[in-house]
Amino acid sequence: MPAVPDAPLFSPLYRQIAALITRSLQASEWKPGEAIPSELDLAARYKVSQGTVRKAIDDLAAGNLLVRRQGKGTYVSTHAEEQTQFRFLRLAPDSAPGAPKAGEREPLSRRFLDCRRQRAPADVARAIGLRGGEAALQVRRLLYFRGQAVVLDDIWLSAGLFKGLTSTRLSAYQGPMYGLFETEFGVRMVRATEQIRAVVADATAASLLELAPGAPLLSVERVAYTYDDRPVELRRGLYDTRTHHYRNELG
Amino acid sequence: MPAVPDAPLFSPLYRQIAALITRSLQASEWKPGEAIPSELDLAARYKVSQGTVRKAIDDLAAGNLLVRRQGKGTYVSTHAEEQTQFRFLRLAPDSAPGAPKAGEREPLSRRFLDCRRQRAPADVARAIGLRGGEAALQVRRLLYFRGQAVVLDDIWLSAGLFKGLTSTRLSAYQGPMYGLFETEFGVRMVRATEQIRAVVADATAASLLELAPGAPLLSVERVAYTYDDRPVELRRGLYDTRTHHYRNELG
DNA sequence: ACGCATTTGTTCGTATGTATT
DNA sequence: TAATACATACGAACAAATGCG
Repeated sequence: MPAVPDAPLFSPLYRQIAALITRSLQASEWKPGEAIPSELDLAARYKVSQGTVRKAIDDLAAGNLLVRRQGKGTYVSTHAEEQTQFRFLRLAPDSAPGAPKAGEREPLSRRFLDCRRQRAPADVARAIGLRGGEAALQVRRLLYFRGQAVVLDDIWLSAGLFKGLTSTRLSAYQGPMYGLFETEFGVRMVRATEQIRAVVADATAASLLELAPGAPLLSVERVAYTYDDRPVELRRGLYDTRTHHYRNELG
Repeated sequence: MPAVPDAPLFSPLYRQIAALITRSLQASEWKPGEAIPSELDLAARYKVSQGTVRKAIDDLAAGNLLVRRQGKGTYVSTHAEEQTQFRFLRLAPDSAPGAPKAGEREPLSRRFLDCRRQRAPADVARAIGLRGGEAALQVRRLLYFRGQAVVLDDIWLSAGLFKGLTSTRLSAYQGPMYGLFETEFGVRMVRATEQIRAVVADATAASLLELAPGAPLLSVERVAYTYDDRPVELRRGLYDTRTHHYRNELG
């Protein structure tokens, strides 16, 4: 009987190929938005059949690392472009008579409150794997839907990975924040987990989101991971859910 | 140029097979928890290759309609058994020193407050597709973790589909509610969507969940669908998130 | 304890269809 | 139209997991 019950002693070929492709992604051999080599090319490169490469790519596409486009090629997923926004943001406007039509997404704007080097509290440091005393960046920002502030984000990043990130630079970049991280810092967010709670607005949140202190808010605490499952961002969001809601699909 | 941009004019063979299998599931030819015929049997039945059946099953397994088990067979998904609970419930205890070990799930108990025939409000009727004036059932219940009430659910069902459902019957059934629906009423929940908001406790909720009126609560509004994407349940849950949180994974 | 049959999982190969440029 | 890329479909062989005799 093995000491570890569920330790795979080997892995099938297509998983090994998937791992090799992931390593190339991590090493930026192919950058977000670019096409990777064709299945036949990869099959030749790794000396396996096209079918095996196909299954490896299927896995990576299922994990949203790659996107297949028939007739064109297979592309590295990106947060930039991404139809001007969204991928991890699950907040949607409540359906209402005067609301946006089906399929369309509501325009979104942002305002950065500050971005400063800051000592990370112990829980934050633990969450994003900062080794003792390593510096952190704290970013605070507001998101607006139709001119109304709806989200207040408090974001923590490793200062080492995002050297030179400033409020100015954040404001200048058009498009989603994770797009900036990709193109400017080579850090790609691949997956995230969120913990959601109901809380009450403190004085700061109330004033920034223009609601009464003590009003209920959705607290969304996100840890975002990059390729090797390494946590690189902790984000604490407060969502005003009077006219919007967090949408989730259960399979 | 086609009038409808994304209308598939045909569907590949494996999708047609998947549709046929889904119809058999819907017709209860194979019941939840049971095994469906082997890939080779299905291939013979539909006069296609094993690979085509395999791809059809892959699709259905990805949608959680079926579960594959190597060496044994392919099984119809079920909410019964399901390691004594859970599948759609995303509430988890905050990790704490004295908390349950990794992998284990906290034991859960329930108490049904009532189950009565009730005229459904217009919005409820619309959500679960009740045709004008059709009768509805309203169920209210509490969920307890470690003896503490944490969830108050207000559930609406079509009375026609769940003829004979009573509080007694609900209490008598051990295991998840959707398991009862499956085995006793032949209604299988396949997927669901949830809208999450932060609200404040009214007097009723406060008293039942043992917290102060005005305390923040997570409002989770779920619409659950059966095979043909027909909505059959509307569930409004209020979650106390002082010691638990709603957990979500972003891909 | 062993081997065997069954079932899904992996891998290869080949041919053809569909989408894009 | 032609070339290229992914998508579908078939067939075959062997591996791994399971359960039974």
